[in-house]
Amino acid sequence: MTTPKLSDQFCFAIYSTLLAINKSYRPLLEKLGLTYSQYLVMLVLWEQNQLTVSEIGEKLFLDSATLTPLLKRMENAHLIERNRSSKDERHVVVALTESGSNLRHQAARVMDTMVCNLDCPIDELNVLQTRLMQLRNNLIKRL
Amino acid sequence: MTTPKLSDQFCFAIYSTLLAINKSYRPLLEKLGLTYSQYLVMLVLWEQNQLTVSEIGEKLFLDSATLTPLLKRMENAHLIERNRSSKDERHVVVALTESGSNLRHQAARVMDTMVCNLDCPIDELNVLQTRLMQLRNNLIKRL
DNA sequence: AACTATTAAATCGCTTGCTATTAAATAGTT
DNA sequence: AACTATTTAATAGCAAGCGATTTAATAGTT
Repeated sequence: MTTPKLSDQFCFAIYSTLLAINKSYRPLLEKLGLTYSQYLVMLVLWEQNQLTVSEIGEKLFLDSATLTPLLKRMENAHLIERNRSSKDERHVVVALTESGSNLRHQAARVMDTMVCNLDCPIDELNVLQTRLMQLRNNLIKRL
Repeated sequence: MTTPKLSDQFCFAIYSTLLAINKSYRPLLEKLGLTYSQYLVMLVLWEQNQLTVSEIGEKLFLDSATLTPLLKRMENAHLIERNRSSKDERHVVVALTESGSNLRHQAARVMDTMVCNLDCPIDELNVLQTRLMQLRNNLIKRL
């Protein structure tokens, strides 16, 4: 009866693309012992070591309910350390371990492979990325 | 040391946009007693009733490990019925119930709200959608 | 007919992500 | 100083999503 509305098709395009992205990343990251979410945390920490849980959450749009168990798994895997801040004991500071820091070199190959798998000119990816971030911010504004 | 690569930023843009989409859909769909994934199943069934689990899976890029428990929850909520096909007992045919079918009218309002929340010209959404589907297909091709 | 291969769905064990709530520490106020 | 409000993590309980495996039905082969 009703024609499927564009928003649904658009949102589904994002949904299904992310499923494919995850499937594409999985075998690459498995070799590093990382999931995609954990990889995102590593990217953040490689850029700036020593961040609190909520600072990581702001960058990744996740909250402690998601991050705490995820970070504990990463701690168990000796990728990071978690320590209460002495200045403010409410904060937990997350820091890379030696091996977590070293993993950075192997990660470069993952990025290259993904660029290859996406098979899309960099310029276009740039444009898409900008548009997506705009949409993301629009949605967040209205929450 | 290494500069953060574009592909990661691009994939993260998709990832974080989907998080926002889910957060935006949640309160709207809650009123209909649906999650976003369940809503996608409903969209598929509203378009064509009576599909097997694997047919739904092909359309949504999901497999039975994800769909079976999801469909069971929808069955418990009396949105759908699941029945083994008599022609081939390996197939489970999923069909809308009366109330599942009727939910379609309320869903129209959800779509309108999402279009509003995205706050983006239709043309641009169209372009984005096409590009995303291309990328998705590229990734799937290389799996 | 019997045996093997394939197919469809379900199941197991795991990680992610969410809402709602709780616990503990700090900030702000009277 | 005592009391309240706010902030930060952590926790509980739930729904997805996935890889790997299992079960049952059908197809194909000898």
